[in-house]
Amino acid sequence: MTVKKSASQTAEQPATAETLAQGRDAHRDETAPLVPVTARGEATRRRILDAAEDVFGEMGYYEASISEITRRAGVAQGTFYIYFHTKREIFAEMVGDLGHQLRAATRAAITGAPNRIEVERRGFAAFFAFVAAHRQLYRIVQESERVAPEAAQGYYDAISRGYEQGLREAMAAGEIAPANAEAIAYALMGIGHFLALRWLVWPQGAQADALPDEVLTSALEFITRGLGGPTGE
Amino acid sequence: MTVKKSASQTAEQPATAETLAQGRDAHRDETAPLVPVTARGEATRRRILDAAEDVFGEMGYYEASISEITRRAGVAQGTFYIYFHTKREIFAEMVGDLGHQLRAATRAAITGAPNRIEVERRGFAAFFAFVAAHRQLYRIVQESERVAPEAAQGYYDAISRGYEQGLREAMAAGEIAPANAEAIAYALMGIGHFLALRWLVWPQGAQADALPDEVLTSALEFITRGLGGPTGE
DNA sequence: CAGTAACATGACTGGTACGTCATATTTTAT
DNA sequence: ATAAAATATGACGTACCAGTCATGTTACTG
Repeated sequence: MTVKKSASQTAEQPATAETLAQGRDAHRDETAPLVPVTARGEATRRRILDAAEDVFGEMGYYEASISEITRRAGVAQGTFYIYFHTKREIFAEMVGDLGHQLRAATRAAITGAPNRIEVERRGFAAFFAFVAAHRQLYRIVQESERVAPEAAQGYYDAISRGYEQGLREAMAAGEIAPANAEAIAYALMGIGHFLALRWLVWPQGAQADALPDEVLTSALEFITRGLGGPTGE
Repeated sequence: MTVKKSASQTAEQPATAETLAQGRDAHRDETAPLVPVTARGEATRRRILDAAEDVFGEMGYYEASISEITRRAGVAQGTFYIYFHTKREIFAEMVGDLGHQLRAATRAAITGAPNRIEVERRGFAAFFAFVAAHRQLYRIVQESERVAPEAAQGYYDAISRGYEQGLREAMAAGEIAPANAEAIAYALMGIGHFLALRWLVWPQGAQADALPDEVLTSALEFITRGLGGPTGE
């Protein structure tokens, strides 16, 4: 048969009115992910995912078509549905992957930072570098807000949680002023997001590979003051 | 004829290869806006715009259809194209309108504020109130980033410019620390955007009409410190 | 080497939607 | 009152696309 699916996929029955009625919502199962078993399958799935990143990044979710994705991947249309149930599913998976990569890159960048301010400095630098290197992909996260809200909120929540933990520890250690950690986490994410948008994503020409020094400096000074150094208050 | 268009709309010619070649990109003129002349026309255009706000807000740009818009507006499909060239055009116009309204509301809220910190406090409050009252519409701005980038950038740039001016004056007056005004403006916009997203837009239930006090307080303290009071530095 | 599971193909279906157009109605100008 | 402009109609043309399916091909297993 096909690749690993949910167990309840028995032999085919003729599509009577009854069997159609059983199909709850629409289409098919939409349950367990379609995982390849062979190395060949793995490779094909990978090629489709890579092609999808390009196509979604360039054209956006709705203007991208499965046929364009499979064309770039060098496979037939039907092959797509061996590895993904729907267009939306592959998109959500990409958002998850992206979040994973970004968090890994950030985590690697901040390990060993001597204090909270240095954590911010290195974390923001890593974030901006990541966005600059994946400019197209970053637009995918934005679009996911509409296309796959769960994926988008998962993305931001995962980042936020990591952030909050670090902030709470810094607060407990008296390194920064006490405050609602989630609020500060989202505020910092917002700063990063908008600076990246303005200076990395919007500029069309290839000229902007990084934030202008002045911008980065001003932002970091703002954040440093905002977090509040070790004050008596 | 139709409503006011560009001047170069003469009598119809048979569509020869030549005339088709003249049609540069695709479709029609796509130039001057389609402005109604009569009060009746004005009213119809308004009804279409209002319906479009609902439909785009609820379903998003791509899943919204012209037929759904005209249905809610109570007009025929063809009527739509009397007042708007394309689906994209009405969307962009809505983003422009929204920006206008938001800026007006904010401006009204901050007039008479005694100092820069109070400007921020009132400005953020007005912004959050606006988003809470137009939750659906706010998603339109987000989507415009992909659908009509010029409109999105116009929206943010207009806000930024107003922000920058106020910040520069406050810097000159020594009320806040000197810095790159545009960077600070976008940082503040990012903070507002993300807090609104997390506590006003995402919550499905009607429970959240405003930010939790603790969140708002933490954010404003962060901003206040970040801007830097009148320091000797 | 035969049998079977995994993988691959590409034509096809059903449905939807943007934008157009010939025609009809209402309003304004003379 | 009559002509012309402005506004309104709704069916239609054209196009595209997500997802399906019957039929092939590859590769592993015993």
